[in-house]
Amino acid sequence: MPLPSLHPLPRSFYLRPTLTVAKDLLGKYLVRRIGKEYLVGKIVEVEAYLGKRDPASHAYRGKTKRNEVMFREGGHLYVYFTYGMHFCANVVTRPEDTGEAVLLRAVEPVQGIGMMKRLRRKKTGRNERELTNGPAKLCEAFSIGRKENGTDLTGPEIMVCRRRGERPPPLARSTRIGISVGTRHRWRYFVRGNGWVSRYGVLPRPAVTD
DNA sequence: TAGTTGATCGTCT
DNA sequence: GACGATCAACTAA
Repeated sequence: MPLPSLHPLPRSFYLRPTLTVAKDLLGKYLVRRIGKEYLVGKIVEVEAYLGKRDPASHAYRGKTKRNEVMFREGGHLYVYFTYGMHFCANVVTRPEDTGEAVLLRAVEPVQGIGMMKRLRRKKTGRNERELTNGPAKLCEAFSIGRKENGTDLTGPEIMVCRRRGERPPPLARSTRIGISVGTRHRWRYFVRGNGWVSRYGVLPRPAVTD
């Protein structure tokens, strides 16, 4: 393990209601093994996508070849390719055939920052906040792409871990980003005041309604 | 700092 | 054939 205090979350963590899993993912650690090295980032921003009842979800129109992983048992990684050049990573939730998931939107780098910078090449400039403060950025920094689609998050290649003895962080919520439907739901959660959140500084975007 | 735009291609209509 | 759960470079002020 990268840090002795980090322990992978059990399958049961992911099988719970999706909004509960989304909130509980904040403050947990995304851990990626690359050979003998580990990349670690604290999860600070997520969005929930609620399957067939959510028009913004890839699973809204049912299972396809693309979103097949979304319908697996909770605790798998759903990676999709978008805008012709970017990958985004989701944590699948609930039992098999539900089609719900949580998009990882931002992490705070904790370990392996040098490798993250190399993976992101020169695109971050001198601003370290650009390293992992967006869903496609963190995938690039953690070397997550097509091959990682369907990975089991209970380990050992890619895991979500808790840190023993750590308290949950203060949360905030807002509407989701980058969608054109389902915009009335505040299903984006982030760590209040954390500087690694992708947008709107430390403040929530003005929400319309629940 | 805010707003605009080009890049680039798999997926679904 | 249109369009994305995005990003980075650019412009204007």
